[in-house]
Amino acid sequence: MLEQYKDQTKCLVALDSIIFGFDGQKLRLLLVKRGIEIKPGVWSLMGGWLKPQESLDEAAERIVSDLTGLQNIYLEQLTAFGRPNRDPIERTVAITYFALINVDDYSTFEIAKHQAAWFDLDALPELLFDHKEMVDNAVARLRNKAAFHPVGFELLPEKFTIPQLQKLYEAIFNTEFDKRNFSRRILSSGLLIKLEEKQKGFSKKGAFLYKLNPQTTEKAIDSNLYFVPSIDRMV
Amino acid sequence: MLEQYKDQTKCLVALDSIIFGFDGQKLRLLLVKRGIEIKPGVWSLMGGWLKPQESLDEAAERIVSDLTGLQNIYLEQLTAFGRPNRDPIERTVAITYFALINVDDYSTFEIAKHQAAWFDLDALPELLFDHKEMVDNAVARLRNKAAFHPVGFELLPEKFTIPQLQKLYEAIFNTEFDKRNFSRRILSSGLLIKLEEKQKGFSKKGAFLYKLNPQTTEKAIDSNLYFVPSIDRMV
DNA sequence: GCAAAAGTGTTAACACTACACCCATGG
DNA sequence: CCATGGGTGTAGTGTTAACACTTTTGC
Repeated sequence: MLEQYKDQTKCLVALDSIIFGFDGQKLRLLLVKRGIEIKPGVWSLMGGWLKPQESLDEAAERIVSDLTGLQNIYLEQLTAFGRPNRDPIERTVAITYFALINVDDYSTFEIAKHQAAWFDLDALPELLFDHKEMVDNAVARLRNKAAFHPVGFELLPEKFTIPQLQKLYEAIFNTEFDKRNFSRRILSSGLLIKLEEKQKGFSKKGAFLYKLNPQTTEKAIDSNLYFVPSIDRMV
Repeated sequence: MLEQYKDQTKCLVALDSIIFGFDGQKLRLLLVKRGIEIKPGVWSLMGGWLKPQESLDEAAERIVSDLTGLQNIYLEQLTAFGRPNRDPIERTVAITYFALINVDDYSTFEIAKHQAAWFDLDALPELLFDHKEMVDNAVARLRNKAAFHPVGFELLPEKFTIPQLQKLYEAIFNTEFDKRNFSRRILSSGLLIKLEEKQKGFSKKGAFLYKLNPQTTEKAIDSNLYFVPSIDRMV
């Protein structure tokens, strides 16, 4: 090995994912009871170790996939955490990922199998190590992202109504929007295609279903557009 | 050691900093000729290894500080890079940091001592490993950040003129702004304090100097405000 | 027939862009 | 006195927030 690579500290590398879901009313966070001997029974983010032949993204995907059974979910790298004793057992650098899934896609079977559970964001239990800090960081990122990019849709079913979407954005920003302004803003983005069907069962009148327009979505992903009214209230 | 920590891959952890400077006309990038035996003479970002008792931020600060002699510079964590063979010698996870310094603060003495040099962003030499990718990522981040946050000021001297600031923003976004609209936007943010003095020497008339208002700056750091006119052209 | 949610338009205030001329000074 | 860069104002346009009533239908 070359000189300057010798005697350098080596660390374990962990990938921890902050997995958001939406149940129709509130934003929720998926946590697991990891079998960490040092802190049995403490809730934790979904995490795992980097393996020799993986990239960071691949590892994060593998870990989330193993635990949820879901493929191709929205996953984005957030932040590296590396305080020397953040993990008291051994020096570990953790890289967080931010994931958005539709609550209904994640079966109760998988939940039980992995001792996982959904938590309200405002009623989180005590978390392992610095995981609370990671969650706060991810929430901030979600808000920033959702304000300018069409990202929240990952949390909804394929077909959704405008009121559902509004509820989601209200949950993300923990505020309320005027429905006339909200629907105008969303529809004028050109991202949604109105379907013939109506959602029945929830309201008496029923609401029209929409789906994402894949063409315009791709472009919009990389651009900065406002996706919420009253941006001032958001920040 | 506990069961689940055994036999996990350990990696070297590198901190690489993308250091931007501004020379009054163009955005520049500080590179060094690191004594990497495998690729002698190739330019590289300023980087170094994480040490046992440091946090990531501390390590990045130490490395930049050692190399530039500067303290308390603006430094922000960006992204972790971890492709398995990104460093062919040994598995290394690199975490990039983004730094902004005033070119004049960095003495030519330090530059010579460390075999460093400033490069125009549009005329970069070949870079080590995946450092080009890191730079592109940082440029994108700089634009995003500067569009909404009062961040570019770090690149200027403590007292600066509006035309200087405009030149900086034009360099960041690689475009031109109308000076009337630009100064209106900047001044209306309430971030600047106009000083009595004028900058002399550059123009015949001389331009008023401004400094940052520390009170309003602190608040503005965390909020989303537009700092450039014609935001559409930016994205 | 009424309760509950969906859907829809207008206005007034503000913010943005585009644009052109005068000012101060050094040489 | 003139060339160079600094500094300012306005009109027109577009965008935003605030606001209330009608529609549908299940019960």
